[in-house]
Amino acid sequence: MRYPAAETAKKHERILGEATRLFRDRGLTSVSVGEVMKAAGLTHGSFYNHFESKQSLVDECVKHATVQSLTDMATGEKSAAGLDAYVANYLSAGHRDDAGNGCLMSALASEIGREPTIRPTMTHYVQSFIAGLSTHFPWPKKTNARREAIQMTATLVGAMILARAVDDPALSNEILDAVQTGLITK
Amino acid sequence: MRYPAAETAKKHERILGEATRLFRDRGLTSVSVGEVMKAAGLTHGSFYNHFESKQSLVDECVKHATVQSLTDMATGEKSAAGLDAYVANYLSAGHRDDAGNGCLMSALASEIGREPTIRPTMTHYVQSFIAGLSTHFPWPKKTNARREAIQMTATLVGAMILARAVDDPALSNEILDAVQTGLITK
DNA sequence: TGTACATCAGTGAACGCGCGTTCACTGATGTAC
DNA sequence: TGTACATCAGTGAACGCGCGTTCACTGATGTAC
Repeated sequence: MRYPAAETAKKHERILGEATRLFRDRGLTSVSVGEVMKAAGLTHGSFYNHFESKQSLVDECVKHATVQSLTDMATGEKSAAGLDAYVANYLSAGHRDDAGNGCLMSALASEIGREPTIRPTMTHYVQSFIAGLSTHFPWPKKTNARREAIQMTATLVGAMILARAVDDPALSNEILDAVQTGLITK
Repeated sequence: MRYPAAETAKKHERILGEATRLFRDRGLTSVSVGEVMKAAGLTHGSFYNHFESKQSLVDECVKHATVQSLTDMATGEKSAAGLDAYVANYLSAGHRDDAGNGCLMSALASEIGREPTIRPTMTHYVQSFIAGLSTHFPWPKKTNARREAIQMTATLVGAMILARAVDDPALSNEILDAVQTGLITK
């Protein structure tokens, strides 16, 4: 049956939100369309009333996460301390153990890199993240802010991926701590 | 029919080698057992004469790649220049464009982190890599070699994953260059 | 404002496909005597 | 050394399953008059 337009839009957002969370948490291939719809409180059949395909859903999720990531970054204080806080939060055990609500790059960059359709959107995500880091926070004048932002991005993403990949909690924490020590302003 | 034992062992190695290459290149889920066997010059049916399951094949691949990675590292010169060369090679366009023969962490860490069965073997890989880096190469005496090795590992892995994830060659090269600038000894 | 009808999101069965895995069969190899 | 037989890797058809996607149907919503 037909539903009020406002409710339909809400459901669309709910699907997008749940999908983004599930994909980041468990990966693109491990999460089925049916599972996403179930999480959004619907049955799988109506998925195609909202999205053209699973691929286009993933693409919209990346776009959704791009905005989310930038607004999240923008809430941080524009100071050296603000950058340190951002780094500490990124490298926290909380972020490691809650990939579903965390950074999309550390959760999905590998898998998305293999999907030609989504790489353009992913590229925009990475560009935005680097630009956000290098412009929102203060960097020592003599250094190249963009270059340092790129280095930091790579280190954050690599650390989180490795911390999640290993089974041993001690090693996982050691990775997070070691990298944080290297990244916070002395 | 039955085959000479030596040939069987050779085929086993061939399956393992092709599987490791294919998995690193295209990911665990995108590569089927049949494809691996075809690359090894066999049909899919005999796969189970060599391995218990696809999962156990993946596990053996990670073990195989661990040895490969350590011997590769060991061929490098035990000097600051040797470490720089190792880093430059890791962050090269060649490595980026040939994931099949490259580092397993940057290719599969995310996906393997979601497979509980393989995480222990992956943990051993990461431990070995960090230990290899911190013991094989010289680090400034006053610094903590292990901590620096961990930081470098995270940065290398993150940079390669991001360089592969983006579509734009200029950005991809910029990531590799920026990170290399930050990692080589001044 | 009331009525008749077109719209369209939701449902759940169904389809086609590729996957991991199993299985009956083959026939050269290795072994027991 | 020769012979008879058990072994076992390889083959390709087949199975079961879950997936992405399609489809006929439903019925309240929105719209045309």
